[in-house]
Amino acid sequence: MASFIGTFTNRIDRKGRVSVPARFRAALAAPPAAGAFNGVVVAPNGGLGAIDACDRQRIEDTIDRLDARDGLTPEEQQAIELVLSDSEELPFDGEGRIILPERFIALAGIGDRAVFVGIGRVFQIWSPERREEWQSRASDGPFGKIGLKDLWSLGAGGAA
Amino acid sequence: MASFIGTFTNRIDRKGRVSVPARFRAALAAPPAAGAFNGVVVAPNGGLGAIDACDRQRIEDTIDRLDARDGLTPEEQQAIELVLSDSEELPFDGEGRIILPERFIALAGIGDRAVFVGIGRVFQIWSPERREEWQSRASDGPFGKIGLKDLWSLGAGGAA
DNA sequence: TTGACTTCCATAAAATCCCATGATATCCCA
DNA sequence: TGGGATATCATGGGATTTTATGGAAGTCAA
Repeated sequence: MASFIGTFTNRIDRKGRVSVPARFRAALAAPPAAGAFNGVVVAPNGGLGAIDACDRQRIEDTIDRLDARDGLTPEEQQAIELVLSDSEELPFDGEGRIILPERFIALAGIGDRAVFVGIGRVFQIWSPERREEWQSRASDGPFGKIGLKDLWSLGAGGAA
Repeated sequence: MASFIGTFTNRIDRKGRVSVPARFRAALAAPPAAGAFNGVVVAPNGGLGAIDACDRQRIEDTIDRLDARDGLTPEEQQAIELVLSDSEELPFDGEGRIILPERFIALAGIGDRAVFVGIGRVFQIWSPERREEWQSRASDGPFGKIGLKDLWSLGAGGAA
């Protein structure tokens, strides 16, 4: 399954195109299967003022669960439908770039630079300013100073 | 299997024609196999005041299940038959447009614009006003603010 | 013929493809 | 291990194709 870590900043050209970091593209593992969608799926993250993104397969899996109901309450089904309807497929051009629709640009307050932030199964796209702000704020939080060796102690009763 | 995500608004011309979004058309994967129906199947969604739509293949699969009974109660079989009887096949013209029958226009309160909303295996057709209303109402619900990365935690014992 | 559909053609805007280039990063081999 | 040869990446611009949309012409039935 695709996973994303690290932060990369790329430039948005005057036609609105941005390169998705090569690492992320590789993680997407786009199979050149004929007919398969080659690109990413994005959704607004209103709370953060940023853009969430993942690979098409993750959406496909969600749709399968939705189609089978799979233990979902009607409220949850509706929530999923709402997310799907608010998402958008952004195909890669030959160079691995996407073009961010205007509404996403506006939501995220993006200018001519986009910050790609890998956070596991999904990655996010931020404006540089907002990302910096968010990051410094998060560093001040209770878990703001943990490191790689502390990861395993988190959760499931682990000590802080 | 065909899947639909995203929201697209298209104009209805004076002859009643609307373009089905190209993405959706591609998802339908209409095989130019001779004799195969090239278009979409629509059904009224009375509860929402909108139109449900899917590809012909999904109907075909449903008919197969109905034909085999496939664990369906008599009531469920009847319900399926009812939906089938109320559905309609809308063929594409050369440019990928369909013509919405009057009863659907009326049901959905559609004027000169139609909103195509992908929600997984099916998509819906709304009037812009109703869609907006519905969306803002849904966003206020208990799961109204979830995003892409939350999808996985829903259902089957996942935490809210 | 009238009216309801279809098929066919036209167009502007937008999206996509294709090629080029400098800067890194990677590889390879003595 | 050094460093030149090679490949990859981010970026840019122009040419081409697709899309959504509109209207005209053609078809068919009553």
